[in-house]
Amino acid sequence: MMKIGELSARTGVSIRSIRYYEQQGLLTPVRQENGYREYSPFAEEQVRTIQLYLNLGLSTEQIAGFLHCVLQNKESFCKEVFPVYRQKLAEIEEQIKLLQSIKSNLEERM
Amino acid sequence: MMKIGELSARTGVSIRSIRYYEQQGLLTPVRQENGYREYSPFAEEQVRTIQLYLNLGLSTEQIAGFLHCVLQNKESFCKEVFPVYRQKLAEIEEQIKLLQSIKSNLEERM
DNA sequence: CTTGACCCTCACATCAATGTCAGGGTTTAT
DNA sequence: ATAAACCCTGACATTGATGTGAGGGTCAAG
Repeated sequence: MMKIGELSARTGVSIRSIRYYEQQGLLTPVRQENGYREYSPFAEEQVRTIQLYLNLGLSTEQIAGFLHCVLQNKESFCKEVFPVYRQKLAEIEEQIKLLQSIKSNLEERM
Repeated sequence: MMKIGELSARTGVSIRSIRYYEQQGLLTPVRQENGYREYSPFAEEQVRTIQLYLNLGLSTEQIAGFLHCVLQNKESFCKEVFPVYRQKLAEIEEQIKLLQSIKSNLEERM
């Protein structure tokens, strides 16, 4: 069992962010008598997993929708994941298109 | 000479935005005795020009740096424009790269 | 003179994850 | 017992263009 400082040090994620993930329902540490958060060793992987999905551009809300499942199964077994991926892919493709059209526009002007 | 409502109607840009552009130094209407903003007919082109650059992803601050020049000359004569374009292009290319790497990552996971 | 359509300023809200204080309690080592 | 190093909550700030609302002045047509 570890306290928030250690979890932060182990994962490289700020204490502020770890508390925020909890507020968003992504982490649920137990509380000691003194009010301190207490994390199981497993929380380290959990935080890394959260970071992985944030780096894919997903929101904490989206992650909350399937985190529970992917922590227990392989991602490919969690059917909640794929609609999110599909939507994110569509957003990204649209964004790339927009950026490319702006890019062409800028290049013409140069 | 026209008031802000007419300028808004002619350009399709909200009154709120027109006031904001003024606050950012992009428009400088004269004031009537009653405090109303009064725009020359030329302001219409000016607002459209501002929109054009905003749609290229430039900030009002960047636009402020060269708007005066491009309103009086052809864009290609305003040397202040090109560093901004170059920087924006670099940002866009980096952004596209990032999105494409996320996209590949997502596609692998599907 | 009144009503409706304008105009004004000021200021808060948006979005989302994170930084950063303030003010205060706890624990650990000396 | 004290100091350093933790931990807690709550709250404001960031970013940038725009929406929205309050509270109030102006003007034109009836």
